[in-house]
Amino acid sequence: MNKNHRIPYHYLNHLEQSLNVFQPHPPAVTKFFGDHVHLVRLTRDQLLLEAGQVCGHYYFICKGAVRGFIKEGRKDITTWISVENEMVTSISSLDLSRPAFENMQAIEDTDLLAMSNKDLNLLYDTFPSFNITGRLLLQQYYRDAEGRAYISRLRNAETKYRYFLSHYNHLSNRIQLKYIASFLGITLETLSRVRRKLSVQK
Amino acid sequence: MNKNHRIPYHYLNHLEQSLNVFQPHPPAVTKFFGDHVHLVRLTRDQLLLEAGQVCGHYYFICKGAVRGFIKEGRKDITTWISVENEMVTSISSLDLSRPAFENMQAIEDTDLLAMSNKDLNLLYDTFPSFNITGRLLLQQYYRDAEGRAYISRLRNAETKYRYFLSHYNHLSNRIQLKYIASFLGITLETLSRVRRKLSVQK
DNA sequence: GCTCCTATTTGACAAATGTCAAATAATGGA
DNA sequence: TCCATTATTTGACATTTGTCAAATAGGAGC
Repeated sequence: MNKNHRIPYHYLNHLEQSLNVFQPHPPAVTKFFGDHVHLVRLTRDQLLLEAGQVCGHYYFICKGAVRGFIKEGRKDITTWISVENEMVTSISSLDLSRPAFENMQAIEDTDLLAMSNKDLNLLYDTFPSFNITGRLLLQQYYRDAEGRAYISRLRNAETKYRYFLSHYNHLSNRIQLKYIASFLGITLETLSRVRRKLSVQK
Repeated sequence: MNKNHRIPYHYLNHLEQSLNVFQPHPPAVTKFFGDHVHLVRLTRDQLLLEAGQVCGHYYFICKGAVRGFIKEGRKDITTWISVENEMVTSISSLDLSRPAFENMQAIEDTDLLAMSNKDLNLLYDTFPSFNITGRLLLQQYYRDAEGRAYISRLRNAETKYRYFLSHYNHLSNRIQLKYIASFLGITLETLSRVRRKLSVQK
């Protein structure tokens, strides 16, 4: 994991825009980000966080794709897949400073902006109105998590994949099938068979 | 759904205590709750929210038990089960005022304190520091949702039930097996067989 | 275009879970 | 206590998905 690169201006810009969706922020907040954020570069397959470690950071994906996954026996269960302009972290480990339950891994060469939880709390203290943004961001985070959980609760493999196609279409021709299968909670083989079935029907 | 009852004092008290876990609140906030909250009484099996409706409220369970569930074909999938001193709502429908995806149903005779989303926003505006509480509450909400999603991602019925026993033990001798099975994403019959297997082993 | 490596598909079969029907157990009134 | 109703368990069998092994397809580098 390489840190301490110069941060491309448009990366900060994209982060700012993503946050402004919730409410406008004063320039001082933007400056705060510029001062407290650092760039993390990952090559494909590299781990951003390993289960058992404490995840002390929030990450904003500037470029690339990252997945969260947990180990069940010797298998992976992918819990989420995120791409550029999305935020990722391990919520459960963040505020309790507990060891993370899940792993985070780049599945493409990826650039991230990172802010430590400590700095984030400083941000909340310095700019109380940022708590609103934090709250709204978490609310969105929650809704997204619900959508993912919905897939995992579906019983039928074809239904899962159809849902995936309609809600995550931007990933369907970008992410390897093994990750998609794992995200859907089915095997690669089952996914392959579902795909054939659907392509025949069309 | 009966409203407009006099609110027992200890109900408000329990709500206050639940919120004070996150940070202390000034008496004015407590008063705000007293003025803007109303009591909802449900008998067992009554629906608190039906999918398709807009869920305009946050609820605090004073007494009883409530579940969230979605329809998959003609079957139910229970997504959560909550009991007294827990908050429930349909996050996804709340802030977007979208129709709710899921249903909420009392599975025991239940008393709830309800606050409208409108009043909650007034609370946030009037007492900005309450945004911190809101943020922390959502964070906890999120962690809980992750834990539930974890169960649904496990592939093995016995593993699911063991996890349930260790993490939701307070529900295991209280909630009907049909709801537990539905919460675990397995059939009642499979749950029954898992239970027999575990009881024989002991 | 060829080669190597990886991704994806396919087939045969095993294992887990679901389905449907019925039996038994538990529970809450009269 | 007995009855009626509901909850839970059990059995036989169907269905879906997983497993393992192998074949094919696709891509990157030469």
